[in-house]
Amino acid sequence: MKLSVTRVAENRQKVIDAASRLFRKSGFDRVSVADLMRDAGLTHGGFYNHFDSKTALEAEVCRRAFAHSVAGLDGMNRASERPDREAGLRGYVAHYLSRKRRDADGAPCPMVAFAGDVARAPEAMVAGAYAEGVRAYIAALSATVDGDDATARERAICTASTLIGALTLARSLRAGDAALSDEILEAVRKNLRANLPDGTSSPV
Amino acid sequence: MKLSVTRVAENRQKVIDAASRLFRKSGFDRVSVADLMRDAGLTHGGFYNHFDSKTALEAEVCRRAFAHSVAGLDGMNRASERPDREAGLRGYVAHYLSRKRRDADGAPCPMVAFAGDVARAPEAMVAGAYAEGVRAYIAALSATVDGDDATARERAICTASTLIGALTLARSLRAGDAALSDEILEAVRKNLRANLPDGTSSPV
DNA sequence: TGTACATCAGTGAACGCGCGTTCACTGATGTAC
DNA sequence: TGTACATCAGTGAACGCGCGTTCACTGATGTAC
Repeated sequence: MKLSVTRVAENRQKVIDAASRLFRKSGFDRVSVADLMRDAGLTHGGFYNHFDSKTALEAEVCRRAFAHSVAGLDGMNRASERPDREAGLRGYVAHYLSRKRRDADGAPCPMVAFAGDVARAPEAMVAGAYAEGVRAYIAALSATVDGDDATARERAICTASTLIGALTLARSLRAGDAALSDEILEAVRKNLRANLPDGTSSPV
Repeated sequence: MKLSVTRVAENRQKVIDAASRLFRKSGFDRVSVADLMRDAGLTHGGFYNHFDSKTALEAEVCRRAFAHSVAGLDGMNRASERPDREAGLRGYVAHYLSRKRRDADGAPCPMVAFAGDVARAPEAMVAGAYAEGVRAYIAALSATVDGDDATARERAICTASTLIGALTLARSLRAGDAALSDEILEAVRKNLRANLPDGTSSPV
């Protein structure tokens, strides 16, 4: 049965939403096309009316995930004004490493969610969409950091690495050692706060 | 045909070695029992003479991988003496984030290799072996860091997070943006070096 | 020391199952007249 | 405005394939005598 164009667009979006949720939670390989179509309220056969392949959807999910993260960073950056431009960054660190975020069903950060799959999978399409996303993310994070362009970018890269490593570790330890997982979140939050000019202790 | 006990032990080791290589490279799910038995020079049917299940081998590979990493850290720690105990740590950072290491076929660090799989898979056996390994790794890294126990442990956790995040990112970008991958490695190496007392610039 | 035999790791066919993808079919939609 | 018809997203059975695991069988080993 032919559907109206708005209905078709809605269904496509439902599939992408379901895939975003499931891929973040279980990775690309452990989610089948049938799983995600069922989650979207459809049957598996129709999948190929919307996407060329499962790989194409993986790339699309990557793009959307990074777009969402970058939009959040941009909004934060617009909200915080000089002279305390890094207030936004301090809030971001606390938010990024919150227990609530670690305990979310799927990894909330596209790099934490997909880095492992992307490093190992041979699909150029996904690797390309992912790399494009990381580039945009680092550019957006650099804009929240003080200093000349090169310094800000370097600091952004280091902060991102620390955040991603800490969340990756904390999530991987949820099942096996919850106390250590908490300890990692807290230690890194504390350390990053200490190394960020915090407004209250900055020279007047 | 029955085999001598030494031959059986050799074969078991061959299977574990093959699995270590292949799991690090492609993750647990993308390596089949038949793949790894072939790589070990055997046929797939014999697998269950050595292991209860594929999951049991995954846990065993985790244990071996962490044991190897921790042994390296311990050796380094024994080699470097006060008053420059952190010389070992500086070398470790340079080594951990070297291009050669990033370009190795499989992830050389068990946390970079397995964190994603462990976070998502439901197998308690693997999660347990992994958590045990991370505990030992952080304890060993803490021993290379100056300061009282609590401070050293906190710094070890932060350094580990940064290293793991940077290597994870760099490996995930190899295919999609090699220049950015290099940039991340260099920025984090530089930043970590600057934040580690480096012996030459320490107060006399 | 020599012989008969139970043991058990290795082999490869076979098991049921779930995967990504294809396909003939359906029927509401949107267009042509 | 009303009618006939081409379109095409959704359905669910079916495709070939690879997976983890099982199993009957083989035959060198190590033991009992």
